[in-house]
Amino acid sequence: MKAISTILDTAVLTVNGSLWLESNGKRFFGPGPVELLEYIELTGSINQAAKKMGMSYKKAWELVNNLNSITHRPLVVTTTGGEKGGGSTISDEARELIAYHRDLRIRFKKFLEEETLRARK
Amino acid sequence: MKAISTILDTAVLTVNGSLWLESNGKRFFGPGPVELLEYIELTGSINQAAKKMGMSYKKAWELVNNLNSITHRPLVVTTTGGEKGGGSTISDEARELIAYHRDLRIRFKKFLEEETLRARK
DNA sequence: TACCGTTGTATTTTTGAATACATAACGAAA
DNA sequence: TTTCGTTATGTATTCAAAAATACAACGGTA
Repeated sequence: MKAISTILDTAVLTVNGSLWLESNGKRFFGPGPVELLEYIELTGSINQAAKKMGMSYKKAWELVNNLNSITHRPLVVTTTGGEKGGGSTISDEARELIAYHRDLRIRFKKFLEEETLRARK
Repeated sequence: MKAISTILDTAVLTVNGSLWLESNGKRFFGPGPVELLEYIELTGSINQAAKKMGMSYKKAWELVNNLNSITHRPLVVTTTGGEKGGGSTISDEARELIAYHRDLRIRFKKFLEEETLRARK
């Protein structure tokens, strides 16, 4: 394979991409939701997690709701009212998904790095 | 790794993704442009290629212009006026990029299939 | 009962992107 | 010089996604 980088006007050529899980052909679990879950675990609140991500509460809530509607058991458990007004925690299944996604990302990163090398060679 | 598919409410779990080339961190060569180049080669015209793809001429032209602005030598060579009003052909470099992208897609497809198997296991 | 921060939901506003439309320029041929 | 289909470009319109705003409900605590 001839070097692709000779065709381009730059030395910085990169192969990049994105990855997600599909359930019945519908995208449902990419980098965004994962990060949101991690922040919910960290802060104990959808509201605060959304703020940390610079995302509106509405959008965060819709993400959570969508996730919960697809899995057998909820990934995010919410309580409303009470001492601190309520809050949210994530389930063991959510933690499994996060761990799986982290490993998946690592393998994907390796794939991309190999392809970038190949393209520059 | 525990089977992720046990968490979901469906038997059809798929790992999917998309891939592109970046030049100086800016995406510039994904599936869309490749298909457009192929149609331009086939029809000899940006206009007809756009029609085949159900894309407006304007958008197709902008894609072509963007591609040409990044590579050393044009990927698409256009002539205006003349007997048939003009037309476009693609360069050898474009053909190389198309071939490279085809092989890259094959390797990516294999990666996705392996990851899908792993997730379902 | 009044207060608090959060969840849950509806409505409106804004923004950006896609699309459609319109038109000039081109150059060979008749 | 008129005609032709294409390239090249600007502008207007439409549409959808995102963001902003507003507010009810909840349930502990003081």
